[in-house]
Amino acid sequence: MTKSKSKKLTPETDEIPEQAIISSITAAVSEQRLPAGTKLGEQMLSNLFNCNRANVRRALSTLATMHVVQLRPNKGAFISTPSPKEAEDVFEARRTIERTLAQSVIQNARSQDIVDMRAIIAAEAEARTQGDKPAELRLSREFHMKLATIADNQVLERFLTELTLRTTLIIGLYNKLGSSNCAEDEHLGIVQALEAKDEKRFIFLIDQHLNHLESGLDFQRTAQPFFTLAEQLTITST
Amino acid sequence: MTKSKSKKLTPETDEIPEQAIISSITAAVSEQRLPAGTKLGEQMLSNLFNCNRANVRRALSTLATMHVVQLRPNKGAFISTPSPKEAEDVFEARRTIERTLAQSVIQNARSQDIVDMRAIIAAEAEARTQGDKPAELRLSREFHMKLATIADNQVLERFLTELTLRTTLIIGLYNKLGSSNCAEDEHLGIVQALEAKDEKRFIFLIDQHLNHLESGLDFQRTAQPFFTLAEQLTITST
DNA sequence: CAAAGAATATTTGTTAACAATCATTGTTAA
DNA sequence: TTAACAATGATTGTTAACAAATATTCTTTG
Repeated sequence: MTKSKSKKLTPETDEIPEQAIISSITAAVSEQRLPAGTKLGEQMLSNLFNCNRANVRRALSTLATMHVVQLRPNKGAFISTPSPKEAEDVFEARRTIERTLAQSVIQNARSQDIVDMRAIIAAEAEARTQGDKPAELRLSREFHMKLATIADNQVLERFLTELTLRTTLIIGLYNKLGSSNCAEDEHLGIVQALEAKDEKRFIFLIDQHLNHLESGLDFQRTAQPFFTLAEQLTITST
Repeated sequence: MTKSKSKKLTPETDEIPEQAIISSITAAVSEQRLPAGTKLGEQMLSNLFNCNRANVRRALSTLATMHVVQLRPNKGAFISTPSPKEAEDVFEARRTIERTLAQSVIQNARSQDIVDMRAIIAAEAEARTQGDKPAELRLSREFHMKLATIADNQVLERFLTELTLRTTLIIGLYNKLGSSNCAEDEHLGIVQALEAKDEKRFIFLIDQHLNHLESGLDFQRTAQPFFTLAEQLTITST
């Protein structure tokens, strides 16, 4: 109920169409409504956001440089399907960046920030009990992005924005069944360490949290590289 | 003489125009031929690379998401002019990323890599004695990018690509006169620590090197935020 | 009936023309 | 002479039409 922003895939009013497209797609990815590999047709998007194809193209280009979508020549734009190696690189980068963010957070965090973080954790718990997986994913990402906000480093914040989105795609592709359940407790412990100003423990728990996320992956399941929306509907068996 | 790639601002043959534009601009920025604030007109670029404006637009959009150029509505594209706060964030991000790269480099580096790094340092020294500032800047950046190559993390490599470019812009804006001279010796020491597999010293020297770079800045010189080429020639005094 | 190939339809990529905004120049008036 | 205002020129932003490539459907043939 604390949400004031409306997360919608099809907004009726268009502000700046390019940013609206980017926001909608990233929001959808962060909630796993758009799984890896789904095609993003230009006409479909320009209809959805009632704008011309040029804007759609620019938005997709921007998302491509963020490695959230992949552009294949003469084929179109697809939500990225990270490889195991990419997943490894993403997690290493996250550990690096969030460790450094943590150091700034210990210094900068105000009491209001801790209140905010607890609110996110509470919302996470609520979403979990209600079985609202999309909200759970979105809030988990919000928790980590909150660290970047507190740390007040715009560069690292932007990097983490990209990395958390790619992490959501990775989890969608490779996560073993039922291994994301430990997240909430870990977030709680992290905030407690922050509140106690226990820097060592704070950093350690964040690191451990990311390691748990990564160890919950199973790359044996050969992630189907690409599948069109049409293929999803037509193909019945392999 | 070991260079096989041709660095040119005006290529006579166009492969994929978009990538050619990006490469040329980034190369020019890395050599400080394009200072912060210079306008990048669309028509001028489409003439230079004899392609249509759509390609130019995409290239500029990509460079904008890298924060190497800044897009101002109805005004056009300009080489970014990083603020002091941005400079601070960039250096913190660099320290974070290069420290992590260093750990991988210690593990991965082959003897050929060390040969390559020494070659870069030698070329740096050569450029220095010849007073070739652009080459010196480019090679210094190459040295750091080589770390990312050895570390073999594509994500961090891409981040560092952006950060080193922005660093060059920052130095061009805020560097005190004659304070980049210590770079060569420091690069040499870094390689020596790597060769000795002295991880602690290796990381320490990289950190120190970045700190030296940052401490060579002077933000008092209120970097003129934007200046058109026309303004440079007409305005004589403040 | 299955598979290969041709025809059609859809989608991406490119180009050019038009509209809107901004910068510059020239003019007028105080 | 200077400042405000109007007119011109140039640049960015948008739109639509066309070309090229790909996906789909239909037909033909073994």
